[in-house]
Amino acid sequence: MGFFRKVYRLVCQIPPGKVASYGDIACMLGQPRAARTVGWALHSPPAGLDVPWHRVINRHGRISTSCQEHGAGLQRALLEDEGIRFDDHDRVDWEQFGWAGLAPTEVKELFALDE
DNA sequence: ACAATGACATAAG
DNA sequence: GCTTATGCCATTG
Repeated sequence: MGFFRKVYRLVCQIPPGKVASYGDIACMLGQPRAARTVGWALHSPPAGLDVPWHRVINRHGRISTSCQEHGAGLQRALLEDEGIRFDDHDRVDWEQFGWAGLAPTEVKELFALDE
């Protein structure tokens, strides 16, 4: 379960008012192709952890959640509550709200003590 | 170890 | 721009 943990920890580093894509998260973890796994990790109930899963969206800047009942609308509401605005196409302005991510050194330090 | 799964990503129609 | 098909990868049964 190392990957999930990495995902959670990295997602927790996303500052309020910013959003990141599954692909970017996966890339920072060293698995550029593991975007699906990242999404799955967030969908998984991280009981006990306060993970801002709503700050993670797809590359198009849209809500990808298949299960809308779970929180497609909720996610949009949460993001708007953090100051993120959606355009007419329900898309997020990546240039403005996109999270630059952590520097490789930061990532290394972040997981240095972790297995 | 194999098959199935999933909140993605990209290419093609 | 939207829908469909294929690839990818870690986790789970």
